[in-house]
Amino acid sequence: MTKKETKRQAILDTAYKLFQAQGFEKTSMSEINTLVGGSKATIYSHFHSKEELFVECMMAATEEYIVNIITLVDKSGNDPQIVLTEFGERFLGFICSSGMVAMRRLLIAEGNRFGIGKLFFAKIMALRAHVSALMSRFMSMGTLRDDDPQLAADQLRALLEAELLESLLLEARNDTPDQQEITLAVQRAITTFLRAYAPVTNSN
Amino acid sequence: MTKKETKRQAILDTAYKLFQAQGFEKTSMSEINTLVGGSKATIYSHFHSKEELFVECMMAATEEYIVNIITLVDKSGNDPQIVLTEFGERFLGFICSSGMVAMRRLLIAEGNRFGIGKLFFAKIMALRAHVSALMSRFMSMGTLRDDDPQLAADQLRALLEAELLESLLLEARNDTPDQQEITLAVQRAITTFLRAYAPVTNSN
DNA sequence: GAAAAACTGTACCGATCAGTTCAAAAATCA
DNA sequence: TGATTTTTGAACTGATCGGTACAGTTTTTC
Repeated sequence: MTKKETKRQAILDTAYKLFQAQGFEKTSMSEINTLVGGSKATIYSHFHSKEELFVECMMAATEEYIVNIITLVDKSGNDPQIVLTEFGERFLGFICSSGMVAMRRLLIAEGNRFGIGKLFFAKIMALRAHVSALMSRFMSMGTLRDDDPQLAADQLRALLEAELLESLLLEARNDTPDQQEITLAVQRAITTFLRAYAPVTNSN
Repeated sequence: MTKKETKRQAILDTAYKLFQAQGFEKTSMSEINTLVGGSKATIYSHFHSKEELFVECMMAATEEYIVNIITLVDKSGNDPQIVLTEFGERFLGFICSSGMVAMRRLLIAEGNRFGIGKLFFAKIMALRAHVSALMSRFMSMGTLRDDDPQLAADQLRALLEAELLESLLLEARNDTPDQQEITLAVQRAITTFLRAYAPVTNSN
């Protein structure tokens, strides 16, 4: 990697950390410059404006977020209880991590800046397609009730987030949920989900 | 109402609209002053600082939000299907309205300013208690499965929000969902909820 | 109706910030 | 090595913003 690319990446990393911690307005280019070292002119030789730097930060972060979650959708296994619990724990642990919470807060706060929110939402839709496919497989196997797989994916996500996410987004708590808390929340979510999506027993 | 109180309220109303539309940083005191008329010194005679004005706006808005939703919890009726559908439609319609979406976005964006987020979350907990009480009643009547009523309340809310809220918060759509969209989303949410919380049939 | 309190308009202060300029120094490339 | 590109640091510009000062006017209060 050339020095130019290294520098560019260092600027992106530093800027992203600051944006995450303080938001767009409260982060100044001079502050970024101080932390990354070198000259402000150098930053402006890589990015034409503060907005452009911000957008590039968010694009990269969004991409990484989606890729990370998609790898969590492990389609092996036939028992929804096991597969979804496994997925749920990794998913909830990931989105409750302080970095990801900060990113979501940032996306909501600055969502209409350059259409960042729309972009992120489009990526979320791609992610939903993956979980939908998993649902679809369970449904055709008969291990889940035959229903709209996209709706099932949405509701699974909603149930997983039901207990923890809002308090984190509102900064109503300052610690990250520990593993036990996450495990319990996932259990309760999956239990409810499986009750709702249990295969219909043809008892007649 | 004295002129002083009228003025104070006019400042609060104007400021809240601007904060909602633009956030805290992008709204300037001079802009508020221009819209509300009069002198900037008058604003500062009512509120010592921009932060104090912001906090008072958010306190009032939070209070109104909670009061509004609590009135939606109509405890009459014995059929969960009917009562919860009725509640769900009014609840979802309310929180999907552009004003309420803007408020949530603002709360998430500026959540740690003066502890606004914590305050709002505390109010949300009070609201949850009301829905929990409703759940509790259904459970003791045997029209819902006997389970943790608080968890049921959380999961009902999550299911109601599952389809629409995220796209609105991210500004991935610019219109407010219409009545039909809300009705459908509520139907799907309540259907899933009732399947999960159906009373256990003692089939033996 | 007079004293007190509140309001108005405008100009101003100090600070911050995005972005620029420029000449010297360093890194890259041929 | 020599030419070229990039980086550096520091000072600077122009604009915005939160908040203040103040002198004159209006409104409230008793």
